[in-house]
Amino acid sequence: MLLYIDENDNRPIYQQITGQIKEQVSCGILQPGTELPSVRDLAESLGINMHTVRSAYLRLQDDGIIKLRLGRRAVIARRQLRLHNASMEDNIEVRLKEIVTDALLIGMSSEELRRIFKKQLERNK
Amino acid sequence: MLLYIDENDNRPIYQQITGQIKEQVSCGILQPGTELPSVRDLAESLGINMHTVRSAYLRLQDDGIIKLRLGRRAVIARRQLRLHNASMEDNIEVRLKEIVTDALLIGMSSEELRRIFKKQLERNK
Amino acid sequence: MLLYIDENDNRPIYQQITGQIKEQVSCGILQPGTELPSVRDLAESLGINMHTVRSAYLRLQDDGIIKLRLGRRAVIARRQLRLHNASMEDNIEVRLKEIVTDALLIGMSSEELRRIFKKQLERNK
Amino acid sequence: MLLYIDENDNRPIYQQITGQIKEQVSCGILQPGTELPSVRDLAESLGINMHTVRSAYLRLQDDGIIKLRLGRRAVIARRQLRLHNASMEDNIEVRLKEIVTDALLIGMSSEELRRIFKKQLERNK
DNA sequence: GTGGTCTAGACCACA
DNA sequence: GTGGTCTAGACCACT
Repeated sequence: MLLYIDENDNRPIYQQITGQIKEQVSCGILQPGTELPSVRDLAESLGINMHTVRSAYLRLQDDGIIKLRLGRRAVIARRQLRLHNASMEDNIEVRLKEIVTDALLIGMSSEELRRIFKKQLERNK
Repeated sequence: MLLYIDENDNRPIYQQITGQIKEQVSCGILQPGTELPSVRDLAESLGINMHTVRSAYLRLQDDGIIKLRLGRRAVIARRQLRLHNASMEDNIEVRLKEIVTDALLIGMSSEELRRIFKKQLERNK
Repeated sequence: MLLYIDENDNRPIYQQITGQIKEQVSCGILQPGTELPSVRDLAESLGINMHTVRSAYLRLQDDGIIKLRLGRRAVIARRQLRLHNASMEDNIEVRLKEIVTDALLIGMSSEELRRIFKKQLERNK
Repeated sequence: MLLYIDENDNRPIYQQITGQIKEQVSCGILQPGTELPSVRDLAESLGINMHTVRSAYLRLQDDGIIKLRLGRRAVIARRQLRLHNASMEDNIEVRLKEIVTDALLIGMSSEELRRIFKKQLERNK
């Protein structure tokens, strides 16, 4: 289980954790049934508070990525292809729109942006 | 000047405003020199607090999108192709990575995601 | 906004809060758009910690009952008839099965149970 | 003796066990005097910890459902119609209220809910 | 030992 | 003022 906190990343710590775990689930590094470290262990190894890790785990549970059960370790949930509804799709589109605009405004070329997008897309599965 | 607040958009209000203005600048609807509404007017027409609009304008100024001068209306700045440095590029890549992961995890197909990306890319410039 | 903590209730405090708010939403006392008390105010008036109230609000947000937005009060969400899927229906059935069994095992008659059920059903809307 | 653990059931494991046994007692599948599997055997066949099974048995004993004796197998107790007091009735009502509210909030119709309730009621006794 | 709940207090970001 | 994040530490319930 390879996780890290990037001090230069502006996002909250819990979001860095959920992001990395989602990524590893998405590209198959973490398979359904795999146990995650306990909140205490992960907190200690990352040098952060237990509750911050728990906050990350809670959100992953809300997103259906992991299963939490009292007294047991958190485990990666079996992938259930949740049908994405219109509001989820809108959310993706809005975020994508903003990032494309930002990239172009700082002078990034369409080709460069396209390359980065393709790279991320191919990394997953 | 067409701006709106989307209550279903989870992003902070100031970010919805900066996002829409950046978008209109990026795709040419707002040209350099164009005056923006006064803080007071925009706040009133959107039904939000003046501080929120002020905050949005300040951020746009920080990003070099608009120019603010005491006693004058905000105006769209001359588009200056700022060379994007490595850290900016990293930021774009990190955000893009997260969106791609989220999209795939909710079951969106690569084709669908590619289509949305292309659509956003073509809308600009 | 009438809420209370029942010391004799075994359920966690946050669940008593979510339960009461859900109930008031369900029977129309709380209408969409209504503002909830701030986490600090509600915590103080209930004599509990801010974080406990926040925990309740977070779960209500997850269930789509309220909308949380940074810097703004929590508000009752506009009711969107979320289609209940099979797993939600299973959840209701499992809980109902358990309670029926418990009631009969403590010697409650079917008629009495039916009466209580009917009473609760009629209370809502 | 048919028992199973449902990974999708969010309730604690001990509660799934007590629930299923109570249910079988309630509808007559398990008659007074019937022996339950040993703690060790049941734990092994369900793939769970012995402590968990032990915990379930202890609770069933507390509820007067089974009798435990050192060195002997647990047996189903003689069904004694314990008079239910007001606090027990309150407990049933509170739980029923919460289920009804949750069901209506996820958009389940009164008819559907009534059907499920009736189904559970008829299954017992 | 593991997650779940609660308290307490600090500081930040947004309106 | 209002919600959001993080830390810290206590105690409980379950495995």
